[in-house]
Amino acid sequence: MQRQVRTTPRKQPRQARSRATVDTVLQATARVLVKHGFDGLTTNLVAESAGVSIGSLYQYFPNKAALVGALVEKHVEDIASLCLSELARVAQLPIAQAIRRMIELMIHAHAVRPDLQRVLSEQVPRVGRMARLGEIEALCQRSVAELLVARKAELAIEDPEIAAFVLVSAIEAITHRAALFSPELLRDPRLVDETCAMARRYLGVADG
Amino acid sequence: MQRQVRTTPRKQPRQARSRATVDTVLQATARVLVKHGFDGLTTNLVAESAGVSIGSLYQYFPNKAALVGALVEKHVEDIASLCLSELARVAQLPIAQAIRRMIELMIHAHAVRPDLQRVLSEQVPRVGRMARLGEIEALCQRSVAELLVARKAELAIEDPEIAAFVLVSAIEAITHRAALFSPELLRDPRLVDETCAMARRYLGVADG
Amino acid sequence: MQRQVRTTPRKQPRQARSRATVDTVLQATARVLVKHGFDGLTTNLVAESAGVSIGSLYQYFPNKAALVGALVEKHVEDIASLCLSELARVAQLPIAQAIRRMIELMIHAHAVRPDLQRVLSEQVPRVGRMARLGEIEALCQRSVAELLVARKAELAIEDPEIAAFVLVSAIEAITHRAALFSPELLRDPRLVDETCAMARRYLGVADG
Amino acid sequence: MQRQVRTTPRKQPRQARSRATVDTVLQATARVLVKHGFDGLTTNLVAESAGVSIGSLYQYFPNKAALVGALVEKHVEDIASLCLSELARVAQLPIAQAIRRMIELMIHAHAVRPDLQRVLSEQVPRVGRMARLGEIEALCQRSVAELLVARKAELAIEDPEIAAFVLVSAIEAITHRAALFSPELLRDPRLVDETCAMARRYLGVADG
DNA sequence: GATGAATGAGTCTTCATTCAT
DNA sequence: GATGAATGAAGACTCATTCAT
Repeated sequence: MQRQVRTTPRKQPRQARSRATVDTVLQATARVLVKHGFDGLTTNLVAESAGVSIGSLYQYFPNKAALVGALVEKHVEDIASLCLSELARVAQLPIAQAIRRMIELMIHAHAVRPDLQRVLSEQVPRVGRMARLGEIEALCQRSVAELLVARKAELAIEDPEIAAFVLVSAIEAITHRAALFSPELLRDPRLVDETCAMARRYLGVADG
Repeated sequence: MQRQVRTTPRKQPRQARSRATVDTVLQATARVLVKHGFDGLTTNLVAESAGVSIGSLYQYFPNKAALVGALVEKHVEDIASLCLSELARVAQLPIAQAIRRMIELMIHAHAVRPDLQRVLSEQVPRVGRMARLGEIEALCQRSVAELLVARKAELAIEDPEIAAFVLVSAIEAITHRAALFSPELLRDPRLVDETCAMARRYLGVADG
Repeated sequence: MQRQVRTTPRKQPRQARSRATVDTVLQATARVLVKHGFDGLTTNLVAESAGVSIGSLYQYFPNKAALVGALVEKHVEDIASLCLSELARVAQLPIAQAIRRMIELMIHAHAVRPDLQRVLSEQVPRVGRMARLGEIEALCQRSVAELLVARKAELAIEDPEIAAFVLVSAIEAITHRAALFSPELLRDPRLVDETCAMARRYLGVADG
Repeated sequence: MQRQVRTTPRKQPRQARSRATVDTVLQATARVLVKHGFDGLTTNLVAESAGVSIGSLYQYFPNKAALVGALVEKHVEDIASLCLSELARVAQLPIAQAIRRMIELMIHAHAVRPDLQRVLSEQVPRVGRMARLGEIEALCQRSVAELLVARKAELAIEDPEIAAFVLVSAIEAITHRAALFSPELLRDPRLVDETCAMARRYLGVADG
């Protein structure tokens, strides 16, 4: 596919100043990405937009892919850890409530900066972070599957593995497509309600 | 975002010879896209892979965007017309059967050339001609919504509009993610079964 | 300077039809030159504008330089022969009248299609016709010098050679620059009057 | 005619190093222009001839037109300021002397770098930045006209505007054509003498 | 560490010209 | 002779990346 090069950050910033620079650069990357798209993003533009010399940028990111990659990774991991921790937190709740909490989390998470969301999710494949993304999604799916297994007695499904796949896919897609095609839907309570209804009915859970 | 340029084909091939060239070039475009990804696609590479001079390529496609655009258009319209015609064909069937037919169609459609499918939907920027992808999706969703409205009496949903959004998103994501992360799932009958179950239960339709 | 290639027409058209094609093409060349400038002129554009296939164009002109060259040459030679014959015709007139006749000729000749005039005269050097142009101008200057020599007794000049140079240069520049910078001047009788005054006084000839 | 693009320099060189680069590049542009003509000038050739990478060239000149434009501008402004300042300086002199000073200036100015002079005035299309040539000429003509108006009492002309046009055109053409067709004439005192005679007699001024 | 000038491989694209039909 | 599809050398220009200061 693409000739792969190292896309991991070159070194960990030790000092506060360095960490600040990295942040500034990542924010500029996000800004440029939203404004100019992936193809319009140049390292020089990012550096300029960050108010940092191009040399400094390369001090922290070995190449363009690493730059965008770091942004993607951060974003994806933020959301994933959000999901995983919430998943742990709702494990003991009545299932209908657990479902609602998870779906609300997903949708609200995507309601923040939907423009960035969008450009990021569209460009992941191009910066070669699919593998990492797959791992993270697998992790989430795994956790959901475990939860389904644990509560199998209460559910009307046969194969928790595939059910988890279906659920995670559906919920993720609903949030993504909403962010992509009609961001205002993200704030419409009916979207949450309908998504919950879908999940509940699929799992054979009574309305909580 | 990006400054738009004409992306429509440059001239219609008149002679048989030139129609063949256009075809060859489009096939090469698909091949290169799959092999090198969108960012690795160069017009020279496509021309070479097509066994055609770069000049000939530009005789018919005014620029790179038009080249990929033509491929996208063809592909997207193939799938869309498949969906829309099947949608029309199943409109009178018992709902459970209609659902199964549509889901099977989607999944099987994605089982054909999943590699091209993937690179097209993931890497090609949604710009210019490629924005049609979104339009087409909207069209499909619209048709589904109409079908839901027409059969509302049989269904347990309140808002057909949002229900259509939920369904289309979910089904599309399930097929995409399957093609992406576990292609073998596409041939696993359980995937179809579970997806149908999800849709049926969500709509409150008895198993057909 | 420029790698020179043959710029003479490839063959003389034998049949009327061929001659017509050549004419059509030359007219199209003029049209394109005026509309798009020399840098915007392409052989394909000329062919299209002439309603002739590119292949046919190359039947008569071996390359682009020959194409524009033919136009330039024709134009220059038309004017030169106009001048030379008029020069012969006015040789016996009172000098003041002869001067006026020549100047009127030059100015009126340039009032026809000043746009073409302009683009042509600007592009001569770029199609490598300077040598030929020089010859032609030398011929005119030569004739003027002879006339000055023949009537030296009536004139207040010492060196007819240099006087011819001065006169020819001045008159030519006045017409060219008028065509170039203020074409409306070409129709202003004061321009003729003043130019005649200049020539007469320079030569020490009383107003006729 | 031609679609205009920005032809102003891209960025101001800050460090001494870059100012040197700009200079080197401009000198190379002149060299290439003289050696290969306008149509043979390529940005790569200029960069190579300057011993600078093509990237550096584009760091300072956004495109080919800007490159040549900068050279033209510099050259044209040099000559214009020369003319205008001399014009101011001779304004109070006896007219015959003023005329001689101006004509000598013109002729000597053209004797410096006649090769560059020539290629610039003959081959560089009068487009964009190059149109300034025309403006500058208009400016000179304007100044001459003012001078003629101021001293009208001493002169035998009726319309100073047109007289200025006639004079400027004639003098310019004499120098140009001399440089073009017989450079040795530029050093022949008779050329200056005859040109002065022409101007003096035309204006009705006694020999100074 | 920071800076930003310099680099040059790599792209897109044009257009004069050829030649099979 | 005419046609126009095909050719490909050539050229403008970009931008990730390096490195001297």
